[in-house]
Amino acid sequence: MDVQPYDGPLVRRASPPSPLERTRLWNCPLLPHDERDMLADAVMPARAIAPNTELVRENACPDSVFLLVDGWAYRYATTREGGRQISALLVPGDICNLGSLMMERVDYAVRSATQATIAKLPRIQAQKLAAEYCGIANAFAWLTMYENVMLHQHMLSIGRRSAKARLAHILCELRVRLGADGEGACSYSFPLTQELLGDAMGLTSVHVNRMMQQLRAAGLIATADRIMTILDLPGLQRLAGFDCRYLHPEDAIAR
Amino acid sequence: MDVQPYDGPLVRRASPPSPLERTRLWNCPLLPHDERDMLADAVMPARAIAPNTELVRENACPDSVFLLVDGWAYRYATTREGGRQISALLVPGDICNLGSLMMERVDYAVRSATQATIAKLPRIQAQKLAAEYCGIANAFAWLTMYENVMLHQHMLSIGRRSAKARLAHILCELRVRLGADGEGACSYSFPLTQELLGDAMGLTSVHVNRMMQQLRAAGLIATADRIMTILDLPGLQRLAGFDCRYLHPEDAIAR
DNA sequence: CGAATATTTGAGGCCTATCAAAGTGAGTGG
DNA sequence: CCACTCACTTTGATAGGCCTCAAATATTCG
Repeated sequence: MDVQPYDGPLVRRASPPSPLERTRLWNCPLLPHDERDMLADAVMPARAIAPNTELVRENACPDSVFLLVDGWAYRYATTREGGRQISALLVPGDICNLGSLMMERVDYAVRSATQATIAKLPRIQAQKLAAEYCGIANAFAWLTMYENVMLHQHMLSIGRRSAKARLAHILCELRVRLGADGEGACSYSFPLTQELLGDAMGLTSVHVNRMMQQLRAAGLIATADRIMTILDLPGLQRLAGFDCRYLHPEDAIAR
Repeated sequence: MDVQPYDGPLVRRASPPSPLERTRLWNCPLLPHDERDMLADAVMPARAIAPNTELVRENACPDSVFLLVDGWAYRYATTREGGRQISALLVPGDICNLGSLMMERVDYAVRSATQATIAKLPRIQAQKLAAEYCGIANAFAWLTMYENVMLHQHMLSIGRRSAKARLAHILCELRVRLGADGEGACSYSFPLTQELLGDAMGLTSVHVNRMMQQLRAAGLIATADRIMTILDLPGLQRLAGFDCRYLHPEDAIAR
């Protein structure tokens, strides 16, 4: 993930940059800059997290919202029989448990997939700010609606796409979310195990492995050293039925 | 659906009651009564809708949010190949397209399943109110988070539950959402076709039919005249792995 | 009553799961 | 630097859940 050079007006805080800047929230058009900065001030300093640590337990009542500054994580729920469904893969800039902002109990858990760095936004403070500043409250609503869009698409994949298309779709999505743009071949860091991928797509790891081999054999992707490279983006997108528009709600904010 | 007798303080509007009263929004603890009433005033009178009419087209830009006052509807998305995934079944009191409040384009469609009555909340007005009154903005955020919870659970079903458990789960959920409470046997109006059910659960209608027969054969449910009756609620819930807590975020609002 | 829609039944096959084991690679400690 | 372990990937064989296609039956509605 490259950080875009900052060429806007100078912000009032000098250093270090708030973890909030890495977040979609930072660019929410509904959030005036002064309110944004107040929110940024409420964010605690980021700290490092080991891989595979549980940030939020299922049915727990976390007193903070976690911002994923670096590394990968995922949100999941489990059935009583032990089946695990990952509802969202989280990459740098994502918010782990937005629901904790207003729900006492969240019905999902959050876990780091890699070493990660996390910043906390204490719930009480966020709520206070949202109660006083409409821009902040609207920004939270907007962020949650964005998450809903992602959940819709994810559900469409799980419910109605073949395993191969599902895999292709998630790879296309991650390319965009990680900012690995470019028309031709492109690659991005990809630290997920095939078991995690399977849990994200409602498949077994064995089947993920086989589908991945098919994508490789078709010359669509290549993997090496935890790097995913997309060799044939149009082909992969065609196979996936991928339409990137759902990932760009910023372009489409209703005013 | 029975309407609960109203025994709270008198509202200032005399008649008719606002469609908003049927909505979860009405009881949102974050929404002060005066702001709530302003929102209610912005709602247009309800009007009747024929079955199977498209309220929101996929990728469209509706200028209103639709409140489902009566009847059933559903939200869905389609793959390029024509597969349809219903992401949410909508019953009286639900909001059809909350995302339209802030997203110019929504990536799903909404369609009525039965004859329905719908009230419109013009987007512009809702946005103006949300920009001025924090309670309203927070209420929208809260509603969206509630939808988020529902989507998570639905995805868990589709991804990780067997067809039979999926069906059982959705029947348990609808019982609660329709207010068909009671410990023992209970029944509720159930106008959905098996094809719709299949699209909601990522199954074919044929398989829904077969699973439904198994539930009937096991003495768990009975159907007649578009009425669903649950004969053995504990048994159905056990089969489904159903835990109703996710449906009651009101009890668990973070303050 | 007739047409359209929805449910039910049957046969056959594919996609994905399951179970098990071998291969690979990274990290650890001697 | 080399065994050793652990986690992950890969491979194979088999089974089963769910789909597909097709047709018969039941139900709704004009």
